[in-house]
Amino acid sequence: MGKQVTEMLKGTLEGIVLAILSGRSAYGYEITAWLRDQGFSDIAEGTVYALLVRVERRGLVDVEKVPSEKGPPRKVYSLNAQGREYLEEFWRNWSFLAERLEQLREGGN
Amino acid sequence: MGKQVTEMLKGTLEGIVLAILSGRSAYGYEITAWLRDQGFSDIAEGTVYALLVRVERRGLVDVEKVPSEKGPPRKVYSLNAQGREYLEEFWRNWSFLAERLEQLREGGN
DNA sequence: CTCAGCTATTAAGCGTTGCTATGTACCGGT
DNA sequence: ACCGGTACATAGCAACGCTTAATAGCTGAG
Repeated sequence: MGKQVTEMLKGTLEGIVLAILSGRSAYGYEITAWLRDQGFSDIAEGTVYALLVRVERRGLVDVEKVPSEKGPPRKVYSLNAQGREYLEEFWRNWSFLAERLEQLREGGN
Repeated sequence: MGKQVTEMLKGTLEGIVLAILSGRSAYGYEITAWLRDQGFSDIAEGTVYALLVRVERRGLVDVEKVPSEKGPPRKVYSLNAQGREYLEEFWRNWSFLAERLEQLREGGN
């Protein structure tokens, strides 16, 4: 996808995944597929799983193991209270960044 | 400034600096000061200088050493043709990311 | 004169992140 | 028996921003 995007995703991918989980519970494989659908064409599977492990370890999500009809059991993640707080902070920070960049884009040319 | 912002800056700070240089030439110390003015309250000096070294090594900027009235000589950077191309790519990628996030923010709640 | 403080740059070492690559495992269709 | 789709995990790598410290020139206060 290009190194630029890879670097930009650092920090924001986490927010993206948490934002997805704020709407509905989901499991890793599902999230990866959804991201690819949305145009993040080559998000690595491992990336999403590692990210989910991290947010779980930080207590931002709850996990439930659910058997699957077609494959190994799914780990279904859902955003908890702490995660929602963290997500709000993410949106605030994102807004800040997006505003600065918008200003730069307009004024810069 | 918070770890979230630190991580978000990875990849975007480079774009921010290049965007600044697309408007006018500038040197490291000046850029750092400007960023802090704009609300990036605790951007580390070392971060900006390291970034400038990187973009220079990639041939995105031209450098000119200019004596300063109050201190050691300044390294004044300006965006060259290749840098402008790279910056345009940055804006395309940024737009893509910003659009996805805006969608998530609206739909997610 | 000395020393603090502002200007200005450089560099080594660290933690976090996303990517690559690989491995495990369960299932249905051929 | 085998392959492909589903589903998760992890070790090693590269890039980035931060911390910290060093170097160096200039000015004004004491």
